[in-house]
Amino acid sequence: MSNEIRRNMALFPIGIVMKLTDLTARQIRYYEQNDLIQPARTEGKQRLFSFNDVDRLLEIKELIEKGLNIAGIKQVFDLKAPITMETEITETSEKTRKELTDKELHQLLKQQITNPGAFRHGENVLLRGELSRFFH
Amino acid sequence: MSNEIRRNMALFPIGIVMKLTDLTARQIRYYEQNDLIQPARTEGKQRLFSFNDVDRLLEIKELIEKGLNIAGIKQVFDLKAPITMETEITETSEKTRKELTDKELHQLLKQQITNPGAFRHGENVLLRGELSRFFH
DNA sequence: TGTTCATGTAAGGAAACCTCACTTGCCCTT
DNA sequence: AAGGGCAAGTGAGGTTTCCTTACATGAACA
Repeated sequence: MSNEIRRNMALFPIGIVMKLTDLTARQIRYYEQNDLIQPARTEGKQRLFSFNDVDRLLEIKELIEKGLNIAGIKQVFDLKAPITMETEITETSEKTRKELTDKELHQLLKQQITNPGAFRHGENVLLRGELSRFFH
Repeated sequence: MSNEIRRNMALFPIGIVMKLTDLTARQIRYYEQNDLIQPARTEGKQRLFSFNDVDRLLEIKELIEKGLNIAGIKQVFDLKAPITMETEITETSEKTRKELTDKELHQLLKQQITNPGAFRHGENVLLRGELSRFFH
């Protein structure tokens, strides 16, 4: 839940994603253009990628290496989606992602932090401490 | 171990860190200037922050809010360091961080990914799959 | 009142990113 | 052999984000 929020936080600029995935900027933009990913944007329209985006790009890369074309990859993702069970929920959270991430997520984080003590030691702390839990 | 690598990966530009911590760029740079953090840099000298850096900035913020000044915060960190046990190891890994992160970490990641199959299903996969494990 | 500390703010420049358009290499098909 | 489509490279021109440096401000305090 807040797990999903974390995975969907828009955090990385394209330069970092290039290094993490070893894809070129051209490729990443091309995949976006073909609807394989939908990274968030800053106000200035620069792309911001989440962990999920990076994960997906790595999947795309593998499939490309296996010789699939864009249409094939799209097909694979369409087939994989239902497997995660309860497609509706997945779709819902995808919507949540697109609407929440860009506008309110950082705000949410801010509130939790700038409201000192209010969430300390609680289940809802997204950063500080939770951050440690980002890594098992 | 590779856990520590992940926590120390230089990933975020200052803009993101501002949102995550609700600190101003001025503050973040000032804390760096006073040696409270040592973010990595891109070749073009732009700051890149790791999870550990963000975590530390949040600690700094808390202490600032409690009324500590820079010297006090420095003191707190000096006192906290030995508690993590085996200071030497901590120092070593700090060195590892500074030297590894900037130069070789992404390279390391690249290799593991561009060498398809070699690390699949192994313990050493840092991304794809491991990425999911970033979140417990 | 003057000093120090933490931060704000402004200027000028550089890095990183953006879109658009054209090109290239490869694989097909005719 | 020619033509077409796909995935990606490359270049131009512009915008956004970040950099350092320097000066300003407000609070605390000697």
